[in-house]
Amino acid sequence: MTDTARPTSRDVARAAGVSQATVSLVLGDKWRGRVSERTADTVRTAARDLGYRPNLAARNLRLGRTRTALLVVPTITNEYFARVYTGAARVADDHGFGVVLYPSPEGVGPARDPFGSARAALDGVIASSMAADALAAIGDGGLPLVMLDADPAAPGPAATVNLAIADGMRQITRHVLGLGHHPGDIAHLAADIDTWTFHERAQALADTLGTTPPTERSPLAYQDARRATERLLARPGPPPTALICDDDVLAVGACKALRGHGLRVPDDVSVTGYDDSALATAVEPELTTVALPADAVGAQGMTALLDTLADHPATGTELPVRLVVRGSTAPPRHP
Amino acid sequence: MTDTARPTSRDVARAAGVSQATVSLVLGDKWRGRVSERTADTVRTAARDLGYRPNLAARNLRLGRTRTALLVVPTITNEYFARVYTGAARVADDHGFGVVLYPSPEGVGPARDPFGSARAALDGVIASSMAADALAAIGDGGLPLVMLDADPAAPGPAATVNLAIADGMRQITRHVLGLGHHPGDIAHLAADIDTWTFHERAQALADTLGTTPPTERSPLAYQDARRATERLLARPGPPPTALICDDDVLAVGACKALRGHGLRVPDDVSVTGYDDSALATAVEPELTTVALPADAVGAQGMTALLDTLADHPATGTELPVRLVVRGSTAPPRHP
DNA sequence: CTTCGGAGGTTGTACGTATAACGTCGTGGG
DNA sequence: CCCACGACGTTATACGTACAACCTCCGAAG
Repeated sequence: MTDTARPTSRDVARAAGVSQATVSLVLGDKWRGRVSERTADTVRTAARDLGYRPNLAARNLRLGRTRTALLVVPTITNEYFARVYTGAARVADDHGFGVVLYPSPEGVGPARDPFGSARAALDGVIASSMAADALAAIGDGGLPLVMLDADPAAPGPAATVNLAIADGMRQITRHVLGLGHHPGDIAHLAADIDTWTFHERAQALADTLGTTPPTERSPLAYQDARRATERLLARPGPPPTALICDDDVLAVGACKALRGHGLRVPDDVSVTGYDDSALATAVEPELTTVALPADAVGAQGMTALLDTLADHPATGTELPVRLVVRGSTAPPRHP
Repeated sequence: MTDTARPTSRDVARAAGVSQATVSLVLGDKWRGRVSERTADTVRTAARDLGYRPNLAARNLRLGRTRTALLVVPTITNEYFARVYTGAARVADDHGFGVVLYPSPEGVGPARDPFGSARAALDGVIASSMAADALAAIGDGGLPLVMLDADPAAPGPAATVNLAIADGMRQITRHVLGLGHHPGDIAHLAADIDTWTFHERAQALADTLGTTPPTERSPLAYQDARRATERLLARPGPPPTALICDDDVLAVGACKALRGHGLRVPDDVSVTGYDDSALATAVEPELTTVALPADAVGAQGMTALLDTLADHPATGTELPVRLVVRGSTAPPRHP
């Protein structure tokens, strides 16, 4: 079980009857023309027999880099960030890098220092959806940094990868308008998260409508979204004919509330989501929403980090989003 | 930006006019009675001014442990595993540990060596839902190991944390029978994943019913589940009055297929899921399902690993699951 | 006046690895 | 016959840290 100790390269050397340096050369694939084929083979079998694994800590110390990046996300229990991770990990793996995940405990704005808490030694950091000032409070640790979905209004020295969030909101709003809904009959179910990406949504919506719609705010959970929708319906005057939501989760909660009031989706009220998460196609009717290329965000972020590490100047990128029309939107009944 | 180099503890020592050892003592909180309050303060401000951060690689090498655990999961784009991670990370954090995630690329059964690919230096490994032989193929790297949801039939030396999967299936089956459904009218929509946990489900279902139900297999995706359900409905004879599914995703797909055939849930057909994922409460009607304490699995796994590292003998644990009755099940129409 | 002890440090070393710099053969050309 | 040179390795060292062991005062006890 718990063997006395893990074998080191020196143990392998002893077993193979060579010096530690030779072991390092052979196992590091740098032995061509410096070690005979026969000796190399002896070393390799000795290593295998002993079950040798290089000590990563020692290697990292010697090399001065770890081929490891830290990905800071608000939470991993969320499809979007899970997919960002997947994209980043894929690119990293192709370049012999690893990705360590650090979900900042308090959602946006970390309670403690990820650079220390993620115990792994790091080469660079990718921070997703973090307020720039929160990151500043942490201190950058002197590490190369890439920011994902960062507030462009508070620019730092870091390379950035952003989504065309506002454009997505414009697309979906124009879609609803194109169906014949009147700007005055459209309401907004907003996330009550105080992040620029949600401010952008509201801004783009108002701009495209030409007016500021009736708005309720809700945390990202069904029950909350339900209550918020009910508050919206309790307002005086006729109910809206279309409800634009900041997130798929909100849209799902809204649909439940609407049905509870005898309103059918999309016959009486059209509903839209945002994110195109797995939920969007699970519910009935399936949600009209905006698809975000989450893994592309992660992949692009990792690429930018690798470029930075290779001393290529990494620049800012904006990735497009895509409107996905499904069954939750339809023309209004009385045009 | 990219400063010439990160400051080391020796740089701090120079700046504070003390030796490197003193810096290490002060910053390591081991200076009581060995360094004067005044000197300690000098060191701390010097460290802060220089923006000193200890080199984790060096520290890990020196200490011979990294306070880092590896969590191997089939995929992170899955609520269950994300929650396992969350639970493990919470416990780890309480003990000054970090958790590195390694999604084995090919789902179950890794294409390559996680011990190498996860670049971080490790103290131990927690492997979730991995076939024992797959892990054996990897080699255990001599690291302490805890297995989550591992096949109990192929026991290894590792500590285990398991869910009472079979019991959950028995509970949900008894619930359906209790509603008045006849054993002959119950069908099974199974996951076509060849893992013991799904074998257990089938076994427990058959045992509780007293007969082997009509079964279709499907990958864990809506569309596939739809098609599988249609195959089930296409069979000769009357349709089942209840459909027991191996997973919430399958249940959601099944509901869609049933509605497509003009069958109402739960009026015509009762449907059950498994996992109690976010989906379960998103769809209409909400799913009767089995709730799995995913974060408890992760937390217990990490606890077991910490115990193992502390040389306490870690043993096997089984965590209970809980039936959650919601709207997708009802008595049959013609009892 | 010695001696002892504790406060307040310092010196030295090891962790395991990668690699630069340095041997040591045998062989073939001059 | 000697020397240079390639083939094959080895020796030595540094990475940055933590801590054991050691040193040096200075005041008080004997």
